[in-house]
Amino acid sequence: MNKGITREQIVTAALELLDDQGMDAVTVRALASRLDVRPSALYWHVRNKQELLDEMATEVMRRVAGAFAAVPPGDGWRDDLAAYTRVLRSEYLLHRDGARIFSGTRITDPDVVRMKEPLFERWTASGWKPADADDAIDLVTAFAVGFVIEEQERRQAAEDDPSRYSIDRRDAWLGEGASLVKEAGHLRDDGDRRFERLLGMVLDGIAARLET
Amino acid sequence: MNKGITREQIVTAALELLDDQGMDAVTVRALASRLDVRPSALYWHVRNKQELLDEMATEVMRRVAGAFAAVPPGDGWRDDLAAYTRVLRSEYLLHRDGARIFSGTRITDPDVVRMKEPLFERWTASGWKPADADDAIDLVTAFAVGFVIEEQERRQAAEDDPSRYSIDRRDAWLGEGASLVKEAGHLRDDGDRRFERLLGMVLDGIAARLET
DNA sequence: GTTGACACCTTAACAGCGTTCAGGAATGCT
DNA sequence: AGCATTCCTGAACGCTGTTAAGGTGTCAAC
Repeated sequence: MNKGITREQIVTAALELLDDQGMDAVTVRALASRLDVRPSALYWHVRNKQELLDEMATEVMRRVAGAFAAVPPGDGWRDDLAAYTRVLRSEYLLHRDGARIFSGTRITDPDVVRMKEPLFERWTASGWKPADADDAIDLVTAFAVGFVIEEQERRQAAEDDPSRYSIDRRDAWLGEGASLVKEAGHLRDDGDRRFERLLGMVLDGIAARLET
Repeated sequence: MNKGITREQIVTAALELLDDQGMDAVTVRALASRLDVRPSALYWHVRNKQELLDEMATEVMRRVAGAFAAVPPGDGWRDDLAAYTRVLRSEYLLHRDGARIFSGTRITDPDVVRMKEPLFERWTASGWKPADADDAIDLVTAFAVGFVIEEQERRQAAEDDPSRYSIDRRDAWLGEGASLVKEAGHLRDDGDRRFERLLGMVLDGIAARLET
């Protein structure tokens, strides 16, 4: 007697649809069809599509909170903050254009915001000021968002037009003269390594600021 | 005899429309109406709407390149990189949801990519490896994008629902217990100061990595 | 056991969207 | 004068989010 559709089912189906076919495919009609229901039925559970999108973003952030909570406490603030940033990135990477779609604070669930509390706790326990903790979390969040946006955009472009992202085509497209930019392009490496390297720099910067 | 509409006029009008009324208002019909032309006329100049959006992004990045080129060389790499990041942020801030819309690499003009050449030049002139220069630019770009996305989202939310972003309402919404998160929220300061502070940390991190 | 309330869904329609296509009007070339 | 090219119009297509009115089933009260 599985009668009726729930709000959670809608959100879950919407996320699946996003992963399968991209953001443009997340339409009210396609969603209704996937749930074996007529489009207008969804409007009983959700005020409008924007509310659905907000709910999707909240769900993703809920998963971030869950995944982070499952990470065992590391050896000092640096480990914990790095773990948080990695969790954020990987959860964004799970969904197409995840960073662009789900970044920003359209959270509809207080619990999700409160997930930051343990981070703050470990932090101030180390004797740091709340303002510094806030800065640090904000900084790594901004970094993760910006990094993954670029990362996913690049991946998407490579899928759409593989030739465009070959080194030779890129060089030809750039034309004469930008030798240093070209060289840098040739050096571009794997996303994971690059992420870890830049994350290391960010954490160094935080450490430097907090030691003064 | 100003006969006919140009591609540039379309892009400019589209950016104006975006600033005036937001992204949802940038429709082919509204754009045509603003240019005193029937909708289908635009399709002679532009393949489709996505191409128009790409062109808009390219134009914004062109302005970033122009603004940065106008900045006099600073006292060392740190000044230059800071200037670049500031220019990026302020150009994003000029347009509604600018960071979310225009971030990523959908650039259609090689000149825009080549604008990074001067940055690379000053850099390697300081004796640094191209890979490090690339990392540094990538890092501050990611930071700027992530920071401004959050910044604009917050601003937008405050406009849509001013009460939501009052401290008291936020505390009530959060409920019991998240005392540290609340405290951090109370400390949240002006966007400019915050940006400069976090940017300082990022640059510190880059410096630390490059000195080893 | 009928009545009424409520939760949940359907059917049907609306305006607005991006896009296409056949054709008309002006312009410049030979 | 005739032809080709450039730029735009008019009308239509299928799709989108959204709403209004009405149906069906379930459960509680009398």
